[in-house]
Amino acid sequence: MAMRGLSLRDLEYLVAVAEHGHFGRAAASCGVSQPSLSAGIRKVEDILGLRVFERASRRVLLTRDGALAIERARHVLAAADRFLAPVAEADDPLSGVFRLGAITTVGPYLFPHALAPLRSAHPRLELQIEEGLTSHLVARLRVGALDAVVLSPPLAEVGLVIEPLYREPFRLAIPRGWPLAAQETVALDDLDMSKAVLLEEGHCLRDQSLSLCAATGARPCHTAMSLETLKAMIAVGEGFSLLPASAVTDEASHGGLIRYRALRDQRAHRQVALAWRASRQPDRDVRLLAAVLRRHPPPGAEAAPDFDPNFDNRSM
Amino acid sequence: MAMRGLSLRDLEYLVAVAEHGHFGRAAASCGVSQPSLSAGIRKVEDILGLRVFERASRRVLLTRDGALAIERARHVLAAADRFLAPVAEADDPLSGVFRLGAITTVGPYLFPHALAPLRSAHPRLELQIEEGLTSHLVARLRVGALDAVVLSPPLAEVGLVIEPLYREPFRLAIPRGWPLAAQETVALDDLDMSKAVLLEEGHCLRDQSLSLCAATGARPCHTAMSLETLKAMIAVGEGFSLLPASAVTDEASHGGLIRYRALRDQRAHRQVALAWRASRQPDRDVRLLAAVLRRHPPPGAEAAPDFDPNFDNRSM
DNA sequence: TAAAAATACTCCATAGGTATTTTAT
DNA sequence: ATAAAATACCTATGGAGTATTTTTA
Repeated sequence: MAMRGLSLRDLEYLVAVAEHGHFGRAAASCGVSQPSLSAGIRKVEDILGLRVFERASRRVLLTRDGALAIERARHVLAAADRFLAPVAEADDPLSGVFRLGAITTVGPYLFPHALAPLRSAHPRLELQIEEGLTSHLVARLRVGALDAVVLSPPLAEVGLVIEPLYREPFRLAIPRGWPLAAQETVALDDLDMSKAVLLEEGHCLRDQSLSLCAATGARPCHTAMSLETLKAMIAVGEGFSLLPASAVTDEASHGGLIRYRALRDQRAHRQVALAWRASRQPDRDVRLLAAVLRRHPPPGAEAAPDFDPNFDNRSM
Repeated sequence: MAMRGLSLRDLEYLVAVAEHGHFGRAAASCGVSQPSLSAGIRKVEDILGLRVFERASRRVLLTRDGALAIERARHVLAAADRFLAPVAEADDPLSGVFRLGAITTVGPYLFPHALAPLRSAHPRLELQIEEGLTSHLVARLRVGALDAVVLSPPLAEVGLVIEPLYREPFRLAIPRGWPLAAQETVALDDLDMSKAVLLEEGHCLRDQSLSLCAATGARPCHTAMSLETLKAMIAVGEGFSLLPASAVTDEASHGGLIRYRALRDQRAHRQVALAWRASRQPDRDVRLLAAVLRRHPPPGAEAAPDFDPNFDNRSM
């Protein structure tokens, strides 16, 4: 409905007169002059199309309609007070629902370790976790369906803040009995990518593996939908792959058919970072979340150097 | 609380942006330009001291605090809508509580007859009746404790509207067996006021009786607190009195000890009228009440001539 | 005469407009 | 290049002031 110039101040005038039964004293209580208050009352009466006060001799009375109007005006003012009341829970900005995305090659390995510390650091936080491909998660982030996303750079997106969480080396996962499995450590150049099993198109881990081994022009033919499927394929000898350290399991698992080997090349690692919209202001909550995650990297990963919360890496 | 210049318009802007997710379309829906709306949003955010909207790329998102603010803003606007909603019950202005005063010499004789017609004419009317002396009732009327008073002129009060209801003749009530009781009609001049029983000081009926019989200088010695007490005193032969026709009962009552006689003098009557504050605006309800009462005078009384509802006899 | 609200007027703060710039896609 | 919000700047409404009048007890 059109508010027809009705102002909250006018309603304050109204209830003030009702309370004091006197225009002059009501004006004083509102800190305005009597004529100003009278004008406000007149305005409201004109808007309502009825007389709220009966100006009796030396006293102000409420009309029947006026009593109802005053009651309703009080409700409006009470609602306005609640509107203006400071938002509580300022003590912990990281409370309530927080929608966090994570790429599928991170989520299952990060959260089992990070959830407990998160819960103890921010007991009132209610995490809603969504897994998916980077492109999907970033799209959801942009439209506001997610508050932040755990992903792995590089990320060619503007308008996002990206804060490093941790760095984890890749390990070679290779079927037991393959020649390379005999070595303590392996060089990337020794890998024949035509024997590799990779994740499907769209997983950044696939791209990272491919770029690390770009030297060999050969292309792999086997793909898997998830890291766990991929490990199962390695176990049955379909090929080898590069796994992030957090995804490495005990060699006894998978029937002891997989061997994990360190890679000699320093480039053989990935960065894991938290991304959110640069337009998110204030972003103390996301930064608090990032801080907790950075302090609790999954096993095998190294925490990223501590981060200056005042630094805005919008340019990334 | 000080409303710090917060306007209902601003809140409309706020929820419009929340609903449209777009400043431009929100502005259009509010019928203002986009910069004007932006300024309003900015103002509210400054007042609240927090960011309500996240201006993301090509879309507007709600911040966490903003979601709460929007919810509260909706409450304020809903309350404001209710405030601006026309007062219902406009069909019958004479509904709800109406505080009606009546002098003690009228109330008990008028209302038994008038209540039923009043109820059928205005079913939703809730009459609160208060009886007392004219002076007391008028004082209550002036301070707003009563909405109207049924009384008997003359009334030397300014600022009151007085509308005639009916006119009722006085009757002589005299103990059976007294000489005057033998006459069909009686002349005022034949009354010896030293033999009269009157109401106590303050009852207008007492004054009216005295002024009608002022010719005789003698003063009565017996007084009664109510007309019914007075009749009982007449029945036991304490004296005679003038009674308004509506207070006359069947001669068989009071053990048949009272005789009622008409008075020859044309002045021997009283006017009954309804009075209310001239400042009462609108006064359709009181005038409606007066109309019903005028159409249903108590037995023995004659309705006052019909009244022009547009006539304001403020000067009375 | 005193008290209280209404009226008359003046002023300026600001809500609103248009034109333009900035920013991100 | 386009879309969208922010900024700059101008205008005019109306909210608030002071001074005065009207009304009534």
